[in-house]
Amino acid sequence: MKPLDDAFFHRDCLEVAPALVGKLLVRQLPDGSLRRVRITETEAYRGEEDRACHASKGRTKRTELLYGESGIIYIYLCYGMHWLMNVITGEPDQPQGVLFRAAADYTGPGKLTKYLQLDGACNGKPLQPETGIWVEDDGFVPELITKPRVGIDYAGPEWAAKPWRFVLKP
DNA sequence: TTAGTGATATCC
DNA sequence: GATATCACTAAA
Repeated sequence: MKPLDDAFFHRDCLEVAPALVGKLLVRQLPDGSLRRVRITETEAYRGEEDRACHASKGRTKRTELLYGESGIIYIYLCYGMHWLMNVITGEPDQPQGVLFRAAADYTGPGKLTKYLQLDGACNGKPLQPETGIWVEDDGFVPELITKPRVGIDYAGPEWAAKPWRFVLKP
């Protein structure tokens, strides 16, 4: 089993997001122990035209990462207490990414990062073993269901309704 | 349903 | 420097 390489993430987020569901998210904790969880839910955020994407309001210091190379982790502190983990996908200069929304029993993006002990220290680093967090493919082929994205009503009904949330069928 | 929390962006 | 906003969770 090998970590996913950059080519995996160097695709459109609408391809990467469903492809990540069912994969194993692996985290090496500071004490050296490993945690493996199967990814059960992701969401795609695609481009400046997607008003739910952080980069939709233009390129800033914070969203700069979204315009960068694919395979880079973008971690964002939301509501002052929850870290949400994204990975950058697609071509440079095209802001898009995939949000890791849930894995196995750890439903909810905030709980997921808490369990994996992720925080801003990983922001801007590659999703690779050298960073202490990566994704493996064990050959499991999941059944997926798609749903509208969550918590982005502010983006307007036409964007909130997009079926860009990918969930592992139970 | 509501409170809590802090980084970011945007406005003085 | 000040405020408004937010891809959430837990407690009720």
